[in-house]
Amino acid sequence: MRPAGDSDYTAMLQQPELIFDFASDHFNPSQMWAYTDCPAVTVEEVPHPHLLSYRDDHQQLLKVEPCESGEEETMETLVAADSLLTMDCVDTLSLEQHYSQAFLPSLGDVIATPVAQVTVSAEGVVGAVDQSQWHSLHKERPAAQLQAKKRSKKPRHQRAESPTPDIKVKKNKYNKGGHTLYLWQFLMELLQDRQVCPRYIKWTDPQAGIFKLVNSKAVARLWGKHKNKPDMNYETMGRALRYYYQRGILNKVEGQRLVYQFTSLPKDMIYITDGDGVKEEEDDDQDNSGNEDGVSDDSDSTVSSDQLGEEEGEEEEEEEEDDSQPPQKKMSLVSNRATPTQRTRSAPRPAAQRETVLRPASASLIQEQHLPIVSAEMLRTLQNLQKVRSLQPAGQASVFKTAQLLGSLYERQAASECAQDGEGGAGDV
DNA sequence: CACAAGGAAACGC
DNA sequence: GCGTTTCCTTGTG
Repeated sequence: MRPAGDSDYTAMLQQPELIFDFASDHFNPSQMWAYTDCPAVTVEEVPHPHLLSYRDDHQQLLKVEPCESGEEETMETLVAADSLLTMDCVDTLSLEQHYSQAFLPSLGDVIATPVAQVTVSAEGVVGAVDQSQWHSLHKERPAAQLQAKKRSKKPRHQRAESPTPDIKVKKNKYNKGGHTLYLWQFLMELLQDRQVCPRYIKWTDPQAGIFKLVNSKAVARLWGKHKNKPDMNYETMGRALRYYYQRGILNKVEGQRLVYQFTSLPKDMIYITDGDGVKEEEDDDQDNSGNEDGVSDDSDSTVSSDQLGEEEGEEEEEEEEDDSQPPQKKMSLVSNRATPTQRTRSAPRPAAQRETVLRPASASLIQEQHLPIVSAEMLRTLQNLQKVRSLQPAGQASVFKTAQLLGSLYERQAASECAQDGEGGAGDV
């Protein structure tokens, strides 16, 4: 319950495993689900070294619990983080300032597991919910395989420095410690900000984590501002987004332009829907001299929606867009959260309300190649890897890669078994 | 033409 | 080394 100083918070961010807390009584095995028609495998993901999982005879996950000390510390941290996150944020800050804050931990050790649902109580901060609340649905190539494709170098010219010095990204106490907001975090922030959602980016299927870059150029420009890359465009940002496929952070929604899917979402995501009078905007291309979106550099000006959209063309075009996501379009909200369409940044919600909400994607929408199938066996392997990781804190990335590799191996095996006889049990890996 | 996938290399932290 | 950024090739609608 103590307030956290900068250093406290920075330290906390560097130790994502401290940022959340599992409460076993929130776990509901009946919510588990899996994505495959293949004999299946329901597995859980327990990527935390201080967690214990309980299974039944069929290896079904029954319960996840903290298994050792540190709970107190965790709670303290959570409270501190929560208050930090909710204290003064956005309403009084410019978008630019707001999006230069970094309050999400790295997704460094997302594990490529199939997705069973693990409901946890992560009394965390928006986004500070840990990796353990994320489930990647993608199927992917092992990193090694990707690496194997390297070609020979070709000479390249020196890149020019980016011009346009007039865009400033304000650093604040959250990122002066070197912690930066990743692109996927940035997008999540945008999706929770009524100034840009649904105007420039919007949910098309919040339950599945599917969103659309309604105005890809504007989103890219915002990202460029955040990163102080005035030359940022959708092409470049899109490349970064595509890297997320491999890492299991995003999927592409097939056949729909500018539509992506988060493989998982923090449970206390705030879903802004577009029933609130804010119109979404198609890409326009007015270049507003570096101050697009009305994002001002004034440190304490409030940016209104009007400002945001001024040069973006103010005509209504709500229905003209290819809204291929049908019925859910104006859906209110997914769960018992705060009022839809209203972002209440200044009012911290009780931590207890935060629950993991893992949404089975509408499988048909998602490119199959990103859907994982992993056995319980593999999960146990992953858990072992997690234990190793706990002994070897610097090994997160390698654990992730190993998990990816295992996932890929298993998938191939399962796929071939399914193809051969349709019977294929979850074989040993 | 915009979007998309992904290789390759550079860059900044 | 990671997470991009930049540039590029190729492909689609």
